[in-house]
Amino acid sequence: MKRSGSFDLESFLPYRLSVTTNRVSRAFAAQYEQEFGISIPEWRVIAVLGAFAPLSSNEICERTAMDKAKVSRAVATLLKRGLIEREAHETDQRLIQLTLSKSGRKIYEAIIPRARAIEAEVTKGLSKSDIAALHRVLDCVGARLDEIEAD
Amino acid sequence: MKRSGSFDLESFLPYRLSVTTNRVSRAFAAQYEQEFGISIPEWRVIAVLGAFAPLSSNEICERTAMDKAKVSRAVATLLKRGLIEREAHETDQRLIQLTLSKSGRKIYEAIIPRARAIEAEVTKGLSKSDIAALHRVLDCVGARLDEIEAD
DNA sequence: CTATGATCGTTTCAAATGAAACGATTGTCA
DNA sequence: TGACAATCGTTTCATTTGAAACGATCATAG
Repeated sequence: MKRSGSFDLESFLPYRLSVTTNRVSRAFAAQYEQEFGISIPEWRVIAVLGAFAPLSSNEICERTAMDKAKVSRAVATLLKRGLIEREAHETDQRLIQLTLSKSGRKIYEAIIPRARAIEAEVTKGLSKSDIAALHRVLDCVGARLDEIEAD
Repeated sequence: MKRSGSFDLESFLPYRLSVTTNRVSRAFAAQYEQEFGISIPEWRVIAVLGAFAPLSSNEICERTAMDKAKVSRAVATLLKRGLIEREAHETDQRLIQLTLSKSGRKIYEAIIPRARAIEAEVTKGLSKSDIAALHRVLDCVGARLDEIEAD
């Protein structure tokens, strides 16, 4: 029995977003972990380094929207595995220039098609206009959140 | 400098989804925490109990898409705070019927308008058709995930 | 030059998380 | 009936998480 003004969590947008997104993330994490032995934070670092290296940890934070602790840990793991390389900044010793190593780039180039394939699989059956609408929604919601968070 | 076949994480759908959703969740969590002293898992339990009580823990798991450990902890906290009540099932002693207490319902009824307001704020500026498209996307992606997870 | 404050990245610490083990209850089948 | 499997909810354990403290480096102002 539903009461007056009742509230259906299952059609509540933030809830739906959260559930679906977490499922998507888990699907990706399973693939990355299984095929490459890499976590999502690590994969994100590789992804931005693959496209924009060299980057400092701070720049990776901005580009991946991860906090600096998470980035620091992912970077430490990737360094230990030899997938990325570090080099001190010439003039500012606080900064650390990070790049993909040879084996890191190999993984990067192997992962990209997999990532795109999973994305295609997950969005199979969606029209181009629906996907475009989704991007609009994300743009707009992101702008609202900028406002909300600025207080 | 982008390389050929380069990959832009920032326009990668699963990534965008994850970032935006986490921001939305944080915005909600801040409100719930600040105004009602309640976490997101706790709020979800209250939400489904407000609409569908009485429910067992297992039914709450299904309706909220949370694992049973998380539900168990949220239920324990809400019991301790007197916001929900438990009662043994008549014939199956393993099941526990959970309902909102009087004070729990009061919180439920106070939270609903707040939740709707935040949702409205976050989606402000979006057309009805964009929101409809978003729901379609979530439906479709959910169906794909059902397939993917079934293996 | 020195002092003060800002920035960068690491580490610490407590809380949250989920997989798995667990005890308790119920269902099934010989 | 009795043994065995299945289900429910709790608890344990190792891992992940993010906020805050921290040391190190740099910028700014006196």
